[in-house]
Amino acid sequence: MTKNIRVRFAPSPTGPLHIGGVRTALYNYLFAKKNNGDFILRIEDTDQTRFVTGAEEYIIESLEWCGLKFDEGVHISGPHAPYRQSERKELYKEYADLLLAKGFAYYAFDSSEELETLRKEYESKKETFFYSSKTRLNLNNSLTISESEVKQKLLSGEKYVIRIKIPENEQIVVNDQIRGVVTFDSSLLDDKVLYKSDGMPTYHLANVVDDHLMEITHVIRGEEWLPSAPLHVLLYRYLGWEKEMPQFAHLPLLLKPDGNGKLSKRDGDRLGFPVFPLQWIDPKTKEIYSGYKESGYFPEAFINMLALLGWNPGTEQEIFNLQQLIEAFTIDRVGKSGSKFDPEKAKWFNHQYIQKKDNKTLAYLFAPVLIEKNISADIKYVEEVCGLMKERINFMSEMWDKSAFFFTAPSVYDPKLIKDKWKENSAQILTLFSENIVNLQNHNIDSIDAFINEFLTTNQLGKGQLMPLLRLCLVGNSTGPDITQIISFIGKTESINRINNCIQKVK
RNA sequence: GGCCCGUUCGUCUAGUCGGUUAGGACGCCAGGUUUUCAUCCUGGAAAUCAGGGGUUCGAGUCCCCUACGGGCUACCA
Repeated sequence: MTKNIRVRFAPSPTGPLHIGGVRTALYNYLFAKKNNGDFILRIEDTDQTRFVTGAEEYIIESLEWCGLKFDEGVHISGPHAPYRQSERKELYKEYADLLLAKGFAYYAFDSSEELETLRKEYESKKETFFYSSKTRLNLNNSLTISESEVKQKLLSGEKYVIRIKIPENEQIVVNDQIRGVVTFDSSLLDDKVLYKSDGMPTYHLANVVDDHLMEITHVIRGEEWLPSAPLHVLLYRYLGWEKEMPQFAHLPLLLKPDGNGKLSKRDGDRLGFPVFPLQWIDPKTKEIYSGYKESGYFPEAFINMLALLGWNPGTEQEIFNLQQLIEAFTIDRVGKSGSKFDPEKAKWFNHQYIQKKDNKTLAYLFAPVLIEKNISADIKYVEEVCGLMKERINFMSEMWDKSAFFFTAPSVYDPKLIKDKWKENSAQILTLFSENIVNLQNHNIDSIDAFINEFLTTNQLGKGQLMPLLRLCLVGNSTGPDITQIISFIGKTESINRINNCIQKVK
């Protein structure tokens, strides 16, 4: 019997989650659900100095909006609670002590200032300072001072950190699900701090301890963690957990659309697209960063777009709902190289999803806008308008601009359209038309069609002589659905009014 | 600087066992349909597979080197 698959998404609450983070969460989720496993939200808040108010709530709300449901986590608890590392604080010391006892770690008493000075010194010699096997014996730690001195320092409450004792000349192998075997030379690793002087573990210790305790089977995280993966492997080994060590998968990064480099929070508004799922207002600076939700993206479209950024199904299918993504997803189809985010394609995805929505749903989304504009309209009418207009928009926010003429007469007339289509006899044709349409009995499309054809024949006119003019009168510009369609929607009385109005204004 | 990862049309990518006219999608352009816009349909431009060496009858696919890009290099995650 194989172990139940368990994955975690483990952000630190240092700010809003950007789309790279959402994608990491998404891949974790898809992998878990594909394998009937659990998806866990753990908050990595071991650095109190970087805590940002509202960030945790933001993360939870964002993933909820995306439709990614957790099985366990800070917000819903679970068998391994608590899920916030600051609340698990006591737990980590025990493991740090265990490493100490086994001789895989040591106390270090060097102050940050002292280390900083050393770093500067090395830098001036064009070298890099490392706390490692090469330097540790010249520094202030439990390897260089006597046991009794160490005891005394600890007793007197002197600040200390606990560092891992990285072995010399060992090849550490990380077997990555995406990149294959990656080998590191331990001599190039430094003696990373595992336990900080403030009594908190660092990420390295905490994530290994928690992943083990929470029985995580697969660690799927960003590529920025690959360099510290050998350290984590070592920790599993030293803690005696190597046999149950999770599988690693390091995801490629999301790159900014212009130039190179990892996508950052400022790129979005700089380039005119959101980098955050939800709008974020910086609690300190009050700066506003736009979100996908507020920009009118459907969560399904957003998720679909994100899923295909770095992963592909190997088929030509591009439109996937969450369930289909779950079914299609496999880690081995995740690419190795970073992807640039393409705002244009993101729009296209949203367009696709608008087409799939039924008119009722769209009308429901559109209704608040109409209320705001003081328009009262029958809901059935709004539904039909939405049905007619949806193929012309990418976002619901465009609906009003493109369909206002269904609810209110145009107030401006496109000068270019007038210039191109308004002729000597235009007013005359329109007047004649409006006089005739009074007799129209039926507002269905066929009747209107028949009426128009008859009108054109009896007056020996071509379509081109009438239709563009009608469009000018009824819409105000050269966009929108079929004229017949529009007349049937707004009715003959309104059409006549608009025609007369237009003649007055244009001639 | 050191270590690690990466590199196929502008962008996302297919290509997993070496033999393809290197395929698709977005975007772009042209044509068709329509009274207009959008949709839709058809077609087009667009990758010397980063470059150079090998191995091989044959390399986008395997090996090496170089270049470029990125990540990491904190008592941050």
